[in-house]
Amino acid sequence: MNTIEVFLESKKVRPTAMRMLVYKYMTQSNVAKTLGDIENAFTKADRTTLYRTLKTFEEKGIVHQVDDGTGTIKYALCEAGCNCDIDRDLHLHFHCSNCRETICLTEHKIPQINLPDGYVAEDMNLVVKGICEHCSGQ
Amino acid sequence: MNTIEVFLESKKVRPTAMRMLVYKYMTQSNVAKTLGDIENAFTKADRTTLYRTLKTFEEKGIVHQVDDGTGTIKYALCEAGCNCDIDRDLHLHFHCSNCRETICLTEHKIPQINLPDGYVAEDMNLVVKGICEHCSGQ
DNA sequence: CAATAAATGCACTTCTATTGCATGGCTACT
DNA sequence: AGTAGCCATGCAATAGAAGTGCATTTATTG
Repeated sequence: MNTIEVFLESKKVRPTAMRMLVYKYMTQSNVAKTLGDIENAFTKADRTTLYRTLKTFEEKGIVHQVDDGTGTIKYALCEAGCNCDIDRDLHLHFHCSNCRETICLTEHKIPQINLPDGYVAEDMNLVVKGICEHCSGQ
Repeated sequence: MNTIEVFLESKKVRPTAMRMLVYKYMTQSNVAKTLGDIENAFTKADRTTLYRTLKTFEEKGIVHQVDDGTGTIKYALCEAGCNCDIDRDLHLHFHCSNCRETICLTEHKIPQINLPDGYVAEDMNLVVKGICEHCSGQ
């Protein structure tokens, strides 16, 4: 039993070979991935399987969706202990317009927002676009 | 010369009949509209024309895109004097998960965000999801 | 081992965004 | 006014991603 297997089981996800590979792939960078990215990384696997794997991961709190405004949904690992809880877990995402990658800035929580009366917040998404550390240092 | 015509010309957009209608339509609510919404409002117009009208408006600073996470792009009028300037013009958007409408909260600017060294911000997008004033008051 | 449930793979559909090309109308210039 | 050329419009087709239905394989449980 390797650690990935143990982890997936702790999340109530049956640790199939494919799921372990996808999870491992996600851990290898903090860059959010599209379904297409993952598809390219695992050419032997079917798109639908990967699609449903990500949906399952999302339901079980293993990954969260990132909508960075490019029009295609990306996925990134949740932090340890994350419940995607408003006020606590929501971090911001940075989209680099040069390398087109989207990075989770998990240390940077979304600041408190005051809404007008009558509005109830349940979730929020903050994406900052610009030039990332790597691309600006050139 | 009506005011819409004058306005469009001031933005260097030739005021065609179609463009004036679309602009007028946009002024009638502060709810962001998808291309599909506009298409339904003007059944006689071609989808492509509306699409390109919005693109033109966007380029000329008349509307801005709103990405509320529903997967379809929406458009909303820029405020008067808006340059979509970071630090000044960026307001937040509220997406109601009940009525599924997205509202520009133009009075609510996005708070100052601190980024790690090396990151340069050029634009940002903040969407709060939840229940809007109208839907929560029921 | 049989029965059942879950995961996978394939094909297809849907929805939106986007582009190419032909046509029509307006503008500007002579 | 006549004409060339640009810009706007409309139609048709494509692209790209998300999502669904169904058959098949794999795994689990008794």
